[in-house]
Amino acid sequence: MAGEGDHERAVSHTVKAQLALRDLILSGALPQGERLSELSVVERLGVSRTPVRMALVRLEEEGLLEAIPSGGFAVRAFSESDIDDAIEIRGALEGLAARFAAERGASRGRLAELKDCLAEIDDLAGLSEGSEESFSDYVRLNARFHALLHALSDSPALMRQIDRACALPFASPSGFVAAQARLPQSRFILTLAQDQHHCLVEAIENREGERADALAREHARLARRNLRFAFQNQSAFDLVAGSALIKRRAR
Amino acid sequence: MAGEGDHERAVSHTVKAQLALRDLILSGALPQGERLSELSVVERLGVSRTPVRMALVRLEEEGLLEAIPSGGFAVRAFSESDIDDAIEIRGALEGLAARFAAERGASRGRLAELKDCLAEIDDLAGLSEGSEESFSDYVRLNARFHALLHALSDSPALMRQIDRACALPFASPSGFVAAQARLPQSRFILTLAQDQHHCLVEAIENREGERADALAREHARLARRNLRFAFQNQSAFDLVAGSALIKRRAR
DNA sequence: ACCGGCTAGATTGTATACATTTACCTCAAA
DNA sequence: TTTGAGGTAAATGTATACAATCTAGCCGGT
Repeated sequence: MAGEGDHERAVSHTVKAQLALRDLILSGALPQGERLSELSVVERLGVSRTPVRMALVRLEEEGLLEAIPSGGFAVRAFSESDIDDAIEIRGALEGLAARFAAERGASRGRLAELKDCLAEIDDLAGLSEGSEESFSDYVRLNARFHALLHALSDSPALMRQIDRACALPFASPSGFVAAQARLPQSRFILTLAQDQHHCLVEAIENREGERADALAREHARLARRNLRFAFQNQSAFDLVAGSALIKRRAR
Repeated sequence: MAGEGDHERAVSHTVKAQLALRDLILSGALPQGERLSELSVVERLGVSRTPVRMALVRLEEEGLLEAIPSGGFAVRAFSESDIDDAIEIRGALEGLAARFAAERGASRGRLAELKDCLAEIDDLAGLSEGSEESFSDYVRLNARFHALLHALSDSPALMRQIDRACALPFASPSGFVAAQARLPQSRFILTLAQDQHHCLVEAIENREGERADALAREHARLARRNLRFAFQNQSAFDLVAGSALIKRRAR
């Protein structure tokens, strides 16, 4: 289970370029809308054009870049409704995952893992009233909970689709959780989210497919509320990964 | 509106390689599970390694290939449950599209297009009782109906996600329609499908989001029935695009 | 006889040179 | 002044040479 201990050696230049370029895009360091020159990326990252091109293609599939008809790629921009839709799509897919888990029956062991994760979040939420550094633990555990939920569907096809939908940081279950820390409504949202987690597990355990689906969808919509609140707090908004890519209609 | 008249000239080698390779994969000409050598593809397609590599990466994202940890790609194989899940996923996404169209209100013009398409299918279904060559028209119109339905959601994010989900021929709305022609239950399924189309349009027009969602999901499940029937007719099964990639559990 | 390491071949990953297309700037004519 | 054509420069698309890695087969040891 400690399979994550892979050292960073022996990773291809393509992967390194992909990771570095993604960070550059999400940080807003690259101008959006206009063509992203390959050579400029080459001299920034220090690798040859070939792996850069590979990374560009993969980041296009990821959704961070869009292909220009005449060739090349440009950094995408995202509207508020783009993000809303992406969250709703995640809700639909996670809802299906929860339904699969409920109706087809989740394995004992995996359900226990999910409950453990749930209990850990309970502990975390109980002891500290707004402790700042504990929020990184919360972010980690929340991501873990959702990953376990996805796996509970026991459907490779669905997990693949969910992964692809969550590739955009705005659509990810962890997308707006980091920003939540700086929000005055933080405690409120955390309370709601964790209760939804509990109900979700209960629904799956009781094989209530429709209920699990509805809960997962509603749970995803909490991210929309987080987004709305974050729009009112600049310091919170800056914590959102890729916030530089979001263009609001009215400034 | 006649923007589809682009001649096939001026397409890059990458795209040509992608199309040719996809056909090779779907036709079953390439051994699945084992590594697909780049050089063998190069000498088959007559282009250099660079565009071949690009095509391989894109086909992996498409889902027809899987990356081998030690490098390279292999042709994927699909189980019956993979296909079932893919269809269910499409149902969930098309359901969301139908819901968006219903709840957010579809534009007059696009709804009219959808109704026109519907009427064309009605005409086709009415006149000929099992005419073989009319089925290609039906396949075309059915694809058009679904494309219009997707567009009716008016959500770029959702359309993108649906496109990606439908990249696999098994998951596409047209995936098993071609095979339907050879099925004894052909007429029966066509009747059901077209009625679902009608109800779907009605639900969208009446702004019945939940009903539209449920109908779209159930409509997708018709593809599963088509698949089951096709399993019993070899000549029908062979009409399914990529049938060579499907491995059944019990032979 | 079986297991382990080593060597040779093949294959992928990377870099770079070349070809082709695109975009922009200039200049001339209306 | 504006518009169009032409040319030049830069960027992408392609091919290929080179490097690093993996695979497989063989030999030697236990």
